[in-house]
Amino acid sequence: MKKKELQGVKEIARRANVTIATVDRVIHNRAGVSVKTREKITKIIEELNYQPNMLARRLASGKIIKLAVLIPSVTEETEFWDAPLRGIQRAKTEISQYGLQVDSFFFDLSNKQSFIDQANAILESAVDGIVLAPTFIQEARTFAAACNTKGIPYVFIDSTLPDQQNLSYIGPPLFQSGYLAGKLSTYALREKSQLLVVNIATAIESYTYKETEEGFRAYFTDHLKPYPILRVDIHQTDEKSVFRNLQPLFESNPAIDALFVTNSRSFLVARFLEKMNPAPKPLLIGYDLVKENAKYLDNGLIDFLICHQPEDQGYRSIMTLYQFLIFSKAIDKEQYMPIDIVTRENQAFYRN
Amino acid sequence: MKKKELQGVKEIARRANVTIATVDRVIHNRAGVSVKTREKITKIIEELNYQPNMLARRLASGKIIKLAVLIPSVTEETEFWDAPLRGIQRAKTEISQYGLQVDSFFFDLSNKQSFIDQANAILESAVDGIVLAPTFIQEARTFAAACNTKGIPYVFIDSTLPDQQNLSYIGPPLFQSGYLAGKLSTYALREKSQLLVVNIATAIESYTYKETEEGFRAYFTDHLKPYPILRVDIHQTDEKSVFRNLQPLFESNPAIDALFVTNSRSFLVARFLEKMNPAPKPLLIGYDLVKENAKYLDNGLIDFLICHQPEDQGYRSIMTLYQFLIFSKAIDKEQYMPIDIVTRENQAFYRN
DNA sequence: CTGAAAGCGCTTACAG
DNA sequence: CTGAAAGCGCTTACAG
Repeated sequence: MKKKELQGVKEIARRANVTIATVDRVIHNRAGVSVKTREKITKIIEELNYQPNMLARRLASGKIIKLAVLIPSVTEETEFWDAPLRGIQRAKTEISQYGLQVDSFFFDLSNKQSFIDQANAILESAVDGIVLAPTFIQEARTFAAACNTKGIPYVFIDSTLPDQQNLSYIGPPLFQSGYLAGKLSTYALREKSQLLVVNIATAIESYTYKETEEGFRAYFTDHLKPYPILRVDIHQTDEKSVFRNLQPLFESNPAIDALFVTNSRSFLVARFLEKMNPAPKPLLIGYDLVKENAKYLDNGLIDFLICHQPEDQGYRSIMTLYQFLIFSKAIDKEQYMPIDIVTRENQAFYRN
Repeated sequence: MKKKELQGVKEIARRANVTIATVDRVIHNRAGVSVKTREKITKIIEELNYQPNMLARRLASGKIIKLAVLIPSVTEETEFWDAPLRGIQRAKTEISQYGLQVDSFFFDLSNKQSFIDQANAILESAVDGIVLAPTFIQEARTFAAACNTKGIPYVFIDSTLPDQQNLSYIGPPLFQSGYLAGKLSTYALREKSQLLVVNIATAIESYTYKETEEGFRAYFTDHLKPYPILRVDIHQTDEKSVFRNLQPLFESNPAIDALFVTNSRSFLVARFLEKMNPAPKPLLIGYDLVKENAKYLDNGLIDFLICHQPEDQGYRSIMTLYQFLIFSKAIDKEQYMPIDIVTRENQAFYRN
């Protein structure tokens, strides 16, 4: 005699004396429902505190969400990007069956035009969301503006730009990771020590390097340690250029006891140290557990690598867009990664 | 004319010339399928690299998986366990709509009987899987044996026991984290330094402490650094006992330049150092970013905390059982957490 | 403006 | 040992 209570839309439909099709129209705010019916159904939905079953929803709707990823291509020298790509791949595998499609576009870190071209390709392909490494400031701004116009949400990965309408930034807290590097370098300092900050990149003007170096310097300011901090900007990323720039520095500054390389190219500096005769042995801090860095961590030339779980950055970028697009979830505009310290002793267990 | 390819079980059924019911039987290894049919279907499943649609699966099956968690209760003094519990909670929220139920049972770390009682309560409640902190060796063994008999899978969290049939161990690589502590402590060492290992626990005989300390000592052996390493075992976890044990040690050994506390109770040691007059300032390394430790990290009395993402340990424990029970996934018997180094400078970004 | 029906990819009785 | 059918909670044409 007891009527078993129906679930979800069916129960709503029963109470409202309509069919589930009408209920569905109300739930999705679709046109074609009389005001009266709409009100009645809305009320019931509230009464029941109805929560849609997302499983059923995804299953029934054939809709596919298309995401695009625009990041640097992986080369031996920019191996870093292999990790985010793996994370993106993992996210893709996990949720592709829930109606997600991810297309990856790659640009050449030493070629702005390649960024522009790929960005345009994405804009033409009608996507629902974008993961973007905004390496080239102006070009990324232009691209972001285009996305704003089209109403396409985008998240920044690994580095960010100020004053943008990005849905989120997923990457390191730059200033603080530089700050930590400052602290770590103090373990090598003596009375008369000098420090050296090394920037190696074709796009050193990037906001990233400035922030990082400022953090590094702030540590010494905050702690009233007025060691001289030298700086060298190397605009070519080949071994020769690095050697050519570092050699004179080391010759005229024998008291450099700690080196901070502001990106993953610390292995280039390690190679330089290795070849010097006599080999100096300053404390060397770099970024990212790429293969070449791991090698020098192992043989002791690199002391610390600061890492930001790059695989997880990729994974989270995709997941963030997915949560936003499918579940309309509220998203934190800043999703800072932890600042991990990787040494020879713990690197085997690091989740890169 | 082109036949649209069917999805999933339907496509398999079509190719095998059977109905989806039979396909379902094979997928779930249910009895009542001829060897021939089973083989044919299995082959097709492999060919198609079939991945079941979990959405559909969960939607169609009303089944609920019941998991039980048996971990220490959270007190000010065992605050560590708050983090795994949060992770468990997060996993629960994420997948409860996919048919998961998690019940938590807590025991008192200073009361073996409470462990036994809760363990029995779990055994009586008919669960499908168990997350277990095997703090009390003998009692945990007995419980594990009972689970083996009943065929209930269980995973160890945070610490482990040798030679058990646990589905997995999710926790730190103890030896290596001690080893890293050895390395870190060298930053404070001078010519005549002494080191001190401090164990504070009611159950010091635990395998955990031995492993950790061995790792610590191994670092010095491996690197031919024959510093004297003192050791103190404090069997009471109250402040007074800690003070009473440490005081004479520091009075007779003024050259203790580095201290290694083998669990989360490093804040007790920091409190001791704080109150000494004159206050010594050795390098202090402990475990876990619990509130009291964070406080001493901040004011500089603790230098390094080694952490193992306790929140994630909880999350993974649940997810591991879920993957195993729902997807029949193969599970790694060892799931080592990374060995994280937390300092004052990076703690704000640590995912505890 | 509203409804009847098919279907998403599975699972679950039940029938034979 | 195998199949036919109903149903999980939704969405999507299509009909009226």
